[in-house]
Amino acid sequence: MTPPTLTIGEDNLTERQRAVLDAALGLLVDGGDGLTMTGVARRASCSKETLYKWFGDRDGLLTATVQWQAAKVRMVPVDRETLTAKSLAIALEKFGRDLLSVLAGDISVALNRLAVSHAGQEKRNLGAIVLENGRYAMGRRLKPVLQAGRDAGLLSFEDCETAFRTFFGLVVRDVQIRLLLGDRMELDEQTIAADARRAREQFFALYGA
Amino acid sequence: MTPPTLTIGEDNLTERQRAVLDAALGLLVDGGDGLTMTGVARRASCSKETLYKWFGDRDGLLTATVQWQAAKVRMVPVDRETLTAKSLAIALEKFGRDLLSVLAGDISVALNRLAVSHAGQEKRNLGAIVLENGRYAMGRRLKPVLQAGRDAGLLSFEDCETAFRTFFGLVVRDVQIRLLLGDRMELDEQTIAADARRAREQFFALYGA
DNA sequence: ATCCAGCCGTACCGTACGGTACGGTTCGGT
DNA sequence: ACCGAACCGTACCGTACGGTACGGCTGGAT
Repeated sequence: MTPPTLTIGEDNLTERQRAVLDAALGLLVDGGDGLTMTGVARRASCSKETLYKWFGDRDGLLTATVQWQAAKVRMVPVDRETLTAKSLAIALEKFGRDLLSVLAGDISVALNRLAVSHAGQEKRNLGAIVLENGRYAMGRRLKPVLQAGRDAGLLSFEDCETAFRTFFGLVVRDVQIRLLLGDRMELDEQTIAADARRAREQFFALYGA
Repeated sequence: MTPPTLTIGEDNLTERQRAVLDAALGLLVDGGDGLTMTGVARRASCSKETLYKWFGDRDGLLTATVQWQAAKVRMVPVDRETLTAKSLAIALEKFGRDLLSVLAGDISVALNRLAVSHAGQEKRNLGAIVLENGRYAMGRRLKPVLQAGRDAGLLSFEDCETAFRTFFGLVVRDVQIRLLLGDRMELDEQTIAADARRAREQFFALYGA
């Protein structure tokens, strides 16, 4: 009877509900279509009535699914202890690798496709959620590192936001849009590591003090 | 009776057909939904039967619409005559401005959203078309300039593709994905010009000879 | 033992939309 | 003047899917 909770996290979800959301994620990954209420109910072996009771409507289910996935990929924050040129470089490069790995993953691609689709149809909440837990979460995670790097005299920039966006651009480049559009890119671990390394080198060339 | 032509361009389309495709584009821009066969027929004041006769099915109409828009935005190629450091910089900066302007436009956003949506559902042709006329067309357009810059001793890079992708990243950064996800960014001419200028400066810092 | 809440499975409804059929109209060719 | 092709408008059909209703099962509380 009660509408679904406003924010979905790891808590306020029962084990069964998480299983349902995982089913929705699975359904989403292999072919964005097929993600129907009936499909989710069948895949999760639950009834549609339960889905509506738990999540309100289809949008609620989708929202919960996105938030559930976001809750799962909480990245460990980069620690800014013992900051040297080398440790900063390592942190940046690892951040780049993590970012590319996540972005190139099936779930991220499928989720972003879903959110992009819905962003074009009034109900923009999915897009906002993905933005908040994707792009903006990345910024909040890396900016302290950049600040620390500047405080330690290792980096030089005026606007932290601009510096982050540049790093983002150097790392991601055309990868995400190409993947979203269905381009078959080979992005094995080797390539990702090389890309992150190049991005790190270029970023230091631009912002190194 | 005949299936729709394989490739749609400025020719092999009657004036009426272009008007119909423009109606579809307009419908697409203001709210991705509403782009139904009935909606297009109503907006274009034509019959659904005509739509099906001309374009085969809904996918054919969408494909034709995308190709029609692509045919309209043929960018003028950058001329590589009298290449100096200054003219190269101007060319790069103008390219960046054009790229950002197009990407931030309503039509581009709507079109990319449509293509991204369809890329997640087998029928990947729309994504491929947008990729071909978007990202890849940009590469084909800028690469000769980069090559000329290298030949003139103004730029230094090994892989032209990598250099282009870096420039792309420096220009676009997180703009496209944020727009696709519904982020309300203020991208006036001032901002675009500043972004292109910064990208050009950074690119020269990285690849200038 | 009884009861009740929660849930599964299935059937069902309404609507939206892709696709088809058809009558009526316009218009160029002969 | 006549004919046929192309096209408009509208009605229609089938299906897919969001959402609801309901009967039956299970498991824990009393």
